[in-house]
Amino acid sequence: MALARETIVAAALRLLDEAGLDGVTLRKLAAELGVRAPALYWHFASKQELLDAMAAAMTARHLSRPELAEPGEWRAWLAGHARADRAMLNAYRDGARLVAGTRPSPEVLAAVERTVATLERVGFTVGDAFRGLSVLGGYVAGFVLEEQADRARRGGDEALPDMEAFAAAHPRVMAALRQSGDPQGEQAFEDGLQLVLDGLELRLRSYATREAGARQVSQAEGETAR
Amino acid sequence: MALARETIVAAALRLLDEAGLDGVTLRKLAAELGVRAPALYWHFASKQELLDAMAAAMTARHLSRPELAEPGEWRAWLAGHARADRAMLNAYRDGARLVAGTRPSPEVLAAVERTVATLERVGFTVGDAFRGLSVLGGYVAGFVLEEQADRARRGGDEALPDMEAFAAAHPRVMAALRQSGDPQGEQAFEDGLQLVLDGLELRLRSYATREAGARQVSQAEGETAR
DNA sequence: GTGTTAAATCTAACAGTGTTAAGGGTCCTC
DNA sequence: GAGGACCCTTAACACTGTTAGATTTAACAC
Repeated sequence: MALARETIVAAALRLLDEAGLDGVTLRKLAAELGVRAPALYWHFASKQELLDAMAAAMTARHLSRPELAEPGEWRAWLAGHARADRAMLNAYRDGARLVAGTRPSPEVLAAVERTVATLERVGFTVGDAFRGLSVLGGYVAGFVLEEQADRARRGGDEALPDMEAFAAAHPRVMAALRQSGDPQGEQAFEDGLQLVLDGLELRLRSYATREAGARQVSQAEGETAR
Repeated sequence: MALARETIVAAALRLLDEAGLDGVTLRKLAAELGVRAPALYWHFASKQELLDAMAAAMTARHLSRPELAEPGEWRAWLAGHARADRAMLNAYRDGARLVAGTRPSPEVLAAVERTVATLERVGFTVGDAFRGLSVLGGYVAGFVLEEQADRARRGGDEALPDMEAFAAAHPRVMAALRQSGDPQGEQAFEDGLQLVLDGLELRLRSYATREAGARQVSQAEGETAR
């Protein structure tokens, strides 16, 4: 019985969860499928193509998203998207690393298109909508990337730096950690998320007060970093 | 003449620029130093330790940052930091991927500590200062990561999807691209940067109007993603 | 049933990777 | 000169992704 592309991808995702991204090797995957490694090359031109397919399969399942009902609730709506994205990336071990390494699939692009259109309907500029989505996506990806890297480190034998000395040398960071808990926890994610949404909200509000060509609140001064 | 750690790191960074992160192999590096691969294991316990040292060397140089002179100019000051970070990550090919894979060095942590303290002096909460910095750092890292991945793809033989069909299927994304240009360009970076700063600014303003225990503007509704 | 053809997988191997083991030199110190 | 730290060597191990070429499996035509 010839094995199908999607059977391979499913097994690969199972293996990903067990062994991590570095543990996904063609030989192990082939063994799990009762086959030898080169057989996979009949179905995929390269390992990268397999990884792309895995990432596409991961994202595809989470792409059906609710429509925005009330325009006034765009914040909660976007926040829901962000949380769903985080959950999606966390659905598999090293999911963030996997997805980050591949370019967006057509389905993802279509989803972006729809979301941008919705945000425009709320009142955003195309530019702000797209940029906001990019920042939000980057935030979520970066957060989960760090989240999973940390998880991997804890799993390994890595010696964590002794807390005593750290607390003494970095009182302010320590205070921040006490305030919003585990830097990879729920609250930290939520705090950052709301921060980005705040940025978008300020944009939205500024449209009203800018009507007559006043300068955008966020216009840069044009100087470059030294 | 015995090989010094920093000589190795310098050569490794040179090699990184020439061959990319995947091209940094112990044998190639050793050859460039007129030595055999296992010799490197006398200086570094593992390749990961070498990579960490490379990342530390990259970041160390860019850590001397100007103090904030006028508290009112925190936006421009933070923006300067972000631009410097981007420049730093772009100083070497695959710089973002390299740095993203390592945990922050003590020097970086110290810099974070200082920056948080400065932002508190401006008026931010410890939590907001720290979270803002995290989001900003994540934004910059994510941006440059994408920037460099794109550069690598252009360098390769990757066939870019034909624009005609893309434009037809994604009119809103297309409009956004027309508005803020190359999604990996200067203006796109600046737009996202200002968006994050907007979020911080709204936080700062909200402190004043919140004095009597009013709910923070960005408090989440507590629902979780479905 | 047999012959033909395409699909799917095999074995064998290549060129490369990080890493370890065991052993030489080289230099300084006693 | 002997001992020992330092620095590097050769040889090899256990992997990796990937290719070439032979071989099996299944389907369909006659």
